[in-house]
Amino acid sequence: MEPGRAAPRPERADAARNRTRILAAAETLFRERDPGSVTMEDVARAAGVGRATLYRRYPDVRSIATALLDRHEYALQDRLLRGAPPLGPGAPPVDRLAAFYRAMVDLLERFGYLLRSAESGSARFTTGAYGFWSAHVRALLADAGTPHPEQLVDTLLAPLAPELYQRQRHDTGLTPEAVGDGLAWLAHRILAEPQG
Amino acid sequence: MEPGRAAPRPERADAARNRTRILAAAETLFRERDPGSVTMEDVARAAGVGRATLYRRYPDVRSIATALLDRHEYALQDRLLRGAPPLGPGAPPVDRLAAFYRAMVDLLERFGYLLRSAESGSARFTTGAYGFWSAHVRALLADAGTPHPEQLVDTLLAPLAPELYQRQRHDTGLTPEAVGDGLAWLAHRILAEPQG
DNA sequence: TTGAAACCGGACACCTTGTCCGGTTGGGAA
DNA sequence: TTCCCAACCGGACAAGGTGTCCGGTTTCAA
Repeated sequence: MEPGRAAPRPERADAARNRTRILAAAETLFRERDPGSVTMEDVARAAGVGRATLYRRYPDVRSIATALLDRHEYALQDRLLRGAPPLGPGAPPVDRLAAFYRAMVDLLERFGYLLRSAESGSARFTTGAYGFWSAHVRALLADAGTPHPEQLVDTLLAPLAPELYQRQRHDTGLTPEAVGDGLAWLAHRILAEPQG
Repeated sequence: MEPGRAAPRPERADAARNRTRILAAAETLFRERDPGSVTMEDVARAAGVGRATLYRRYPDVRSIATALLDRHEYALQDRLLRGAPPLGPGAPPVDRLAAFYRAMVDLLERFGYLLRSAESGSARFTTGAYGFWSAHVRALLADAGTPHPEQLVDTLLAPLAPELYQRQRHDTGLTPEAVGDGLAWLAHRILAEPQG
């Protein structure tokens, strides 16, 4: 027994049922509408629960989208840490960076409607996921011997902003493959020998 | 005389006075507070005018910040078109891109509080200024013989997002010079020979 | 079966937005 | 200089979202 820490009581059945309802309703709303226009009241009404019930669990709309997004981001993080090369360890930094870019494009393509709600604007930097991506890219830069990695990390992650991807896909008319090709080309220009 | 087009009547004195008051009050508010938290009501109260008077001229807070920003952006655009190299025409694309990056960092440093209000999130892409910057970079890429310039334009402008610069300066702790150095290094890696 | 803790949701007060309308002011025409 | 209409001004209004409070209800373990 640990005296100082009480064992967390399992979630009550009604609470679990409401959590499921809320997440399912929110997922639908994010997918079918402009993610930025979804309000807490919308989610509560669609889920069939009161506003206070919603606020009990999630302080704002962003946190709901983050909850829906978490497992997808964790899956990619696991592949970066323990997966097969070139995404995982073992390949040259330049190839790992290109693979990372393509994997992020895939994430943006599949879950853009969640990312645009969870990580738009400055909020993007405050999520745990951003910290992971930046640590990963920083390690690749350092591994390749790039001077001043910390000057470049945020710059290299900037093109993965959800709003930007949305623009490239819809306004500029690029395909996911074209966006990935552009980023992979960038990775090669930056990390391929000779370094300067 | 042009029959079809009436001469625009000069602005009335009271309207001009209110316009000046509004812009001055808004400038102060943007500078001293979080630019994202400034509301139309705040500006109206600070300027000493009614809300409807404010809405008559500016449909939202963004447009006020844009009005305050315009002449600064025009000045830089003029230097890009007609100024001395390497910012203006005449220098190799790689040097022009590096100079453009440093000039934008200077703009972000001096008027970040306006840019964060006028061009945050997806709104950034809808301004006329973004169209100018992207046309400029696209021309530099094409001039340097880079393959598929349209795949790279938005990517290369992404690091100039106001939110990102704010993060680099305050969270990461970089100096304006360090940010500019990073971007200039990037420009050289991308446009310096040999192209691939 | 029972009781307390956890949960639920309607209601409330506050804030912001965007528009409407009657009163006021400015400046050219007579 | 006086007149008069157009342009301008700003208080008021309705709608909608946010975050919180509190009394009633449900769950689950003893």
